[in-house]
Amino acid sequence: MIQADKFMEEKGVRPTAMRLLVFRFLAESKAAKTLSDIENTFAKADRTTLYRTLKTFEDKAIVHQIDDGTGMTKYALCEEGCNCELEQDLHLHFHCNNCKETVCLTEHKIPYINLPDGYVAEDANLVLKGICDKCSGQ
Amino acid sequence: MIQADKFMEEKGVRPTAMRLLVFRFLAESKAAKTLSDIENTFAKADRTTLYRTLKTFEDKAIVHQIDDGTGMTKYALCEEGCNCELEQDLHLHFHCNNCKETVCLTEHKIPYINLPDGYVAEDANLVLKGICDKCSGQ
DNA sequence: CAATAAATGCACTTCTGTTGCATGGTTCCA
DNA sequence: TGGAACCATGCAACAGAAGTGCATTTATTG
Repeated sequence: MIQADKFMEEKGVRPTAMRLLVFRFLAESKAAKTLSDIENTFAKADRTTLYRTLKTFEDKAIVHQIDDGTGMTKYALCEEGCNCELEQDLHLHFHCNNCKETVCLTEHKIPYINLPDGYVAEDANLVLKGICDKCSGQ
Repeated sequence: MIQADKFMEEKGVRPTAMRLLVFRFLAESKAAKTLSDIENTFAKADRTTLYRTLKTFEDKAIVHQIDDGTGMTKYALCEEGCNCELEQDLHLHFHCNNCKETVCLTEHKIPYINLPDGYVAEDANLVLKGICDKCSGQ
């Protein structure tokens, strides 16, 4: 486990108490979390603060947003060397219909798609839905 | 162009004036439309009616929903023989970052993805983002 | 220590999606 | 044909998430 406060300073984010809590919470949870998830975990914290904390993290490439189709934006820590903005780093996400959790499948990149003439792809989002390893009992 | 009212009756939907308008609007527009789009097009119509019209269409497999990551649900007519609920019919969607329109690439199916052990895919959503054929000037 | 900048907390707004309920129009059968 | 039952429509209101403005507290720096 890396030193959270040092890591954040390297990324150009002041490691306040609240930010460290949010960072550690995301680091310990394998699945992506919504703003509400975090809000419920730290009941004393204000939603706006958490909202802006996540936004700051996103700007500094500490977390990335995930749109898994549930209608709620989720956040997950960027893996080491994750370049969310680069097309070659577009990993896919898996949403479990059973436990409702969404995880990054960092090793699984989105395959190249052959588009019709005139279409230029710059970005992609692929969400697979089904049963995750925990819920399939394997 | 098919007979809209006959088509709707075959699908088990009463072809009211409003429904025909919405159907024709979707049929004439190549891109997927949001509820707000339709609301603005038919200013006299009530939002709830349009909402339920789209829901009815969806239930009867006349339209399918698209989540292109813009945060607003979009709707597009199902192609002939489109079985939105079946995995083998999962076509992908393209969202243009320039004109902001989203289109179905019906011919382009989502490729098979090799998942880690224990993961079982039941559904998938793939949205490519970039520049569409109209905007790339080709 | 003072001045400045950043982070936090509260209130409020906006937007999309959604539901309840009353009303108006169709269909269908006695 | 009359009316009961059903369906579609319209109005109002609500819920949840996202986002903004502003005042206050906390941290940083000269």
